[in-house]
Amino acid sequence: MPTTATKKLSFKQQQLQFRENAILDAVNRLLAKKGFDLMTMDEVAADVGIAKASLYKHFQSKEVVAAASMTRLMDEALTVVGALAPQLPPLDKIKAIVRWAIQTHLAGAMPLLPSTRSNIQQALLSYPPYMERLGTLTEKLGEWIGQAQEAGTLSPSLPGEVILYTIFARSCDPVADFLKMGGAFTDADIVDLLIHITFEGMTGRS
Amino acid sequence: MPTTATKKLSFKQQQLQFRENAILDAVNRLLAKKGFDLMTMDEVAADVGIAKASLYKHFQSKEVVAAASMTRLMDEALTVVGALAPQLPPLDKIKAIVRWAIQTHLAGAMPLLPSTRSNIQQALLSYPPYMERLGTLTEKLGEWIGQAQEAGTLSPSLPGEVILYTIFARSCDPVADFLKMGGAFTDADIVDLLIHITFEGMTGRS
DNA sequence: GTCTATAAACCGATAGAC
DNA sequence: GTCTATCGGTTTATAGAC
Repeated sequence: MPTTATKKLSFKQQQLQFRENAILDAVNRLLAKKGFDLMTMDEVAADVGIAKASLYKHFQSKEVVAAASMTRLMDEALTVVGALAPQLPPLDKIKAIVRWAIQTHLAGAMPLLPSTRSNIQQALLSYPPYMERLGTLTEKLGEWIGQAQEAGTLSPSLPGEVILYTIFARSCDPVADFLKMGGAFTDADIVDLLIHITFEGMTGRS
Repeated sequence: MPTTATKKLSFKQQQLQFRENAILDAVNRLLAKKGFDLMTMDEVAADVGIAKASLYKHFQSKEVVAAASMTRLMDEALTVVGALAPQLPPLDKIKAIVRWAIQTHLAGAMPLLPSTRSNIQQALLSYPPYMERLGTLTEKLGEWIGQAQEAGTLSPSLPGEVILYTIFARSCDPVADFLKMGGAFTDADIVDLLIHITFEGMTGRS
């Protein structure tokens, strides 16, 4: 019965995938809560409910498991990008992505992508799956930025890089954390406020 | 000769002050470069050129020496605030402070003040000298924000807290680091770009 | 693959001589 | 106050039994 054998193997692989997904869930949440340097593998193991040694059977190192978590997040971002209506104006596409990122951040599931001061950045550079997805996302965003600048909905006088970096940076803006800690606003309020500040600024021209 | 004795004591205290200032310089730079958690006391000692044990004769702990460094930075900020021409419009005063903060950041002397994910935040809360200066600065900024909103130069529809937090957050904006790493802009260019994005946003209305 | 137990390295803080 | 040397605790990663 090759069929049964194949099914059993497939089932085992499914279980493996499920377990690794649970690990990445924990890593993702801990990365968002404490950052890479303060996250310990003991915490991850305890959170998943397995022994630390078992963790290392699935992922080589702390760097690799963090990079894998970030890669999965990038895939989610690309899924959001792919789900956008093609006829939507480029500025609205960009706003939708930033909106998704801030919502993810507020939900406690956004690892600190742009942080020059973390040891994880170097590891990400040498993790091709992540870099590939980052490249795809950057390319797509750059395209929309150019289109929005041509249409005049984004300032043509601003260098594209500045806009691109700002989009990424707002995904981890500590302002969201401060406002959430204050407790005076709902998550939806905070998202709207940050979107407004990011694109319209703070001057009183509205 | 009480005068001579007093002078000698004063000289010794001056030397002490000088040494402690050198320590705070190193801490300040390392905090800006690596953040609190990645900074080690061995590095600080090596950077100052003294033994680690000597470091602990001047400051009780890693937390305290970091808090002292941040307090000194707050004093510098308050000096900048005090040096502003009183007749300057409130929005210009606010911009001047943000400008100073970004310049300090680019010079590698801005520790990561607003970071929910660092162990230093809790230590700062229980370090009265820092909290006092933070309160003074916050009060002054809040005053200017209210005035600017009344004058219509800052959007009256934005909650004051949002503007306040944004001002603090832009002092550590990773966008500045990214642009500096890119090498395509001078520090002065980066400051102007960030000031523009912070206050005018990215939409093409200028 | 999962576990317990442990190795190896690092870091904050201190002891004790000078 | 400054130094060398070291303690105590934590963390990453692995060994070896099952």
